[in-house]
Amino acid sequence: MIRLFDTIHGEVRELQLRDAAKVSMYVCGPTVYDLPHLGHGRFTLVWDVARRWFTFQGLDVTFVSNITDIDDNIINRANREGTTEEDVANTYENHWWDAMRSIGVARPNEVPHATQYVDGMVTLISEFLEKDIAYSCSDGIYFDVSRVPDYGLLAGQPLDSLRAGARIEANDEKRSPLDFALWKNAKSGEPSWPAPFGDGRPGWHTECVVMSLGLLGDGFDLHCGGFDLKFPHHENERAQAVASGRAFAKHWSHNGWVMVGEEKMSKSLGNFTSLTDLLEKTDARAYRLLVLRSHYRSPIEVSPATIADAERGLERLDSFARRFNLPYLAGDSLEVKSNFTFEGLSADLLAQVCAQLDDDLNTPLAVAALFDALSEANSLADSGDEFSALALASSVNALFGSMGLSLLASSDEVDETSKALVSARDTARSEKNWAEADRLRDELVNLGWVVEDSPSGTQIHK
RNA sequence: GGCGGCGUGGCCGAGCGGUUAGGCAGGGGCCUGCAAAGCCCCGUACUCCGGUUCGAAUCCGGACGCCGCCUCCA
Repeated sequence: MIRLFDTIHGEVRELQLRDAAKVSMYVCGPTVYDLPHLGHGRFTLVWDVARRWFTFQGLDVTFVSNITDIDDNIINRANREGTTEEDVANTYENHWWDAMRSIGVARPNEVPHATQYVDGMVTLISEFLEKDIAYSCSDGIYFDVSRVPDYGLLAGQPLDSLRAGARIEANDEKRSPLDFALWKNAKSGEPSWPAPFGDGRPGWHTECVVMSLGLLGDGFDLHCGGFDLKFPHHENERAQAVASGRAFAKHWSHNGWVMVGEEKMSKSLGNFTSLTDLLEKTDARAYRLLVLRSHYRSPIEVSPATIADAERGLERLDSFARRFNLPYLAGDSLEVKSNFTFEGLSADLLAQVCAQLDDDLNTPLAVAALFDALSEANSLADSGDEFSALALASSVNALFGSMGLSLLASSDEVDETSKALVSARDTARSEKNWAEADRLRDELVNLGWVVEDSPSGTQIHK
């Protein structure tokens, strides 16, 4: 039984699956007009972990995440750079997938692009116009939120109080300041699509409803995204589904944001760091470990200090992998490995991790249990019980792998020169020629190796 | 103004009424020719003020501080 915090009910509750053996989940993806930033990294990591965990549990997961490839920001950038919207979208979508590959986020089963679903959006908007749920203004078609009785469910506030807080805007044609654009009328120099109610392009909120329902069907299981998407984006998606009489997501889950200093990292504050920058100087697995070590609903601070902290934790894990020569598991592949088996895993450890991850994806506790098991495996090995130690170590490796974190024993080819130095040093040590042994170690260190002694002789790694 | 969240040891970060979170850093010890890795031990924390309780970091009330959403944002 998987339990997750549900935004609408404001509590952790059991994930009720439409089909007992399957999970259908939709995660709002990026608008591709700039490099992916740390916030994108966090939400993709969080939901990647959830997906991998569901898969590990034997559930058949359909994971859909969109690409918004038409939007004001894309148009602005294209104009600024004298290129086309398509070019901008393609360029940044490529950057997106590069970054996803780097942080080991598995590719969704489906990646709908907004521009491919315009027909469906036009149909939906026509339906709303006929029912007077939508109305026309001079700049586009708007959705009348008063037609949805429980509007405000995700915001956690009733319509009236939302209206009271709404900012004054220039468009006084709207029936309510909360009404949102379903369709923006064509302007010269902007891409547009034909529609019976006037050529134009879709509004952001319309895209996701059409794509999620289109690919996952009515009453799909889980809709996820960052906290800041609750309102208005998710509220408005839901409003449209409700207004069209269709059952929407049964469960809503939102991840916490990334903090920079004391503030949320956001576009309006301009304080975002690109994932690309981070990955240039950091082992991507450190970011995953950092994400796993805090709860997905809490804000996390991503700074050079917290990243460095995670990197040192990772060194310990890799050192563990080296000691037991553990295989590299989940990896950078965009496939979700579902071929882990429970067979051979330490039953105690498995039970602990299951209990923790099934309870609102409590990765910090799962990670703590794995670090405990790591110490235990080391102790067993120190005491000479290699067999038990290796079994436990393999379990630790598999369970980190189930969360998409791969321990890395070694990736370094040892060149002939270094091999000779290692062997010379072992000879010197066997002759108790410490001065020579130390000199050879220094030489290896100068070549960039970390040198460690083991019962079987000198071991080196980068 | 409305709504939501947070305040934990040097740092990060769990915790949902009583029992060791965990990581990183630091100190001591074991092991080791030395170093590294590993193992063991150690800090004994919970913003403040009241209250409930045999017992509160954990529940209730209040104060202070911080953050977010209500506008594009993951």
